[in-house]
Amino acid sequence: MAKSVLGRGTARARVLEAALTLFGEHGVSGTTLQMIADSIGVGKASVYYQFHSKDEIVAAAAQPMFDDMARVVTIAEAVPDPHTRQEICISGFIEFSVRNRRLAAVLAGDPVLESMVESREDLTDIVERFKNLLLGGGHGPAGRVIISMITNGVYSAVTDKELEDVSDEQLHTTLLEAAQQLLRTPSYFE
Amino acid sequence: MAKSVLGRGTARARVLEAALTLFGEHGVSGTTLQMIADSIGVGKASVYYQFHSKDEIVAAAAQPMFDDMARVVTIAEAVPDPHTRQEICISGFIEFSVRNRRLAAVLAGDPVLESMVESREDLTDIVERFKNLLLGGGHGPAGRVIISMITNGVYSAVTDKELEDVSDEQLHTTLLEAAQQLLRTPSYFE
DNA sequence: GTCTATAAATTGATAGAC
DNA sequence: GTCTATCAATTTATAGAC
Repeated sequence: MAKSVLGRGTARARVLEAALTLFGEHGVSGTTLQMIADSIGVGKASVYYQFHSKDEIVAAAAQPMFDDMARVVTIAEAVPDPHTRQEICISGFIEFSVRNRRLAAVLAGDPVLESMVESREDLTDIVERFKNLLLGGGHGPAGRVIISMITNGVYSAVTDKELEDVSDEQLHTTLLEAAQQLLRTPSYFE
Repeated sequence: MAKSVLGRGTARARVLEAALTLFGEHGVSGTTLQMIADSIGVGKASVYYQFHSKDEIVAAAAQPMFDDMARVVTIAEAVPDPHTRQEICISGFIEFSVRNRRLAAVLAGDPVLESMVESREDLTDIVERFKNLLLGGGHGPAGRVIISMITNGVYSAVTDKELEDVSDEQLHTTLLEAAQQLLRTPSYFE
């Protein structure tokens, strides 16, 4: 009765845990409530006892990543220099992507997640501010391509199944180094 | 009667055209036969007259990209030096990704496409050979991370909606330059 | 918190007329 | 090549018992 709503082992947490894994394997649209229920060994109705709809599960599963993103945005926006802001964003982005590799797999490009962001003001706001910070200042086409390559490259690398054996530390180090190397090349941003 | 089966404007081509757009917007699982039929203004049965199943549409829509990949693999495997092979692969990959930006959006990480590759020997074969060529020789963790970042970064950049206004030429140039810059850094591959 | 049963809508797919 | 009609299966979601 006094159990934490978010604590590990609660029915709610088990649903989110299972959903996250299945979303990563089959995408959100390709995952049914039945699959989630089956994977934790309960009936569909039990899943609906915890969440009133599939969308609610998606939202709850993705929330931690948006929280991380909001934290980074808050920190970065407190800094005046655009270039420093950009650096904070990139390194923060790599950090929370690596910290939550499985969740990143879902967020990285699932159309359902994109729709969710579009339909919710708070998420659109945070994502927009994050993107603006990433761009640093007004860059030309080359700079925008590089930023896209870095962010999407990071997103995809942390979720790459063939890199599951690579440690979080190794991933973090290599990705940050590569990102900084690209950002340090002035020809992209002149 | 003598019309080309693959020519532009045939019913078959219109289905593939519509499917590709919808797959890009909603993912494969998120796209229904009804949506495809509606978007070209016909009934579902008419779509089924051209393709016997949804999987067949997916396969036909994705085929051109695998053909391109097979071409690059054939060319690269004819070269003895692993590093040259790698260069050919990267530049070939960037070229056909840019050439078919909309299709790349579908192939880039849709779980249905991944399942299709796994279930078809010919596709698994070509993708495996491509990946091996990309790796060049046996690289360590850092090198594998960089390769993943490049390939996924390219894939995602060509499909980035915010880069739709960037020309194919600009995209190609910038992506190739960035990829080569990362590949030329020995510390990743020692 | 979980179950069985079921509703209501949608999905992939087929039959047969035009 | 396209249509209407229809099917069986599945999907999201709810009601009510334990």
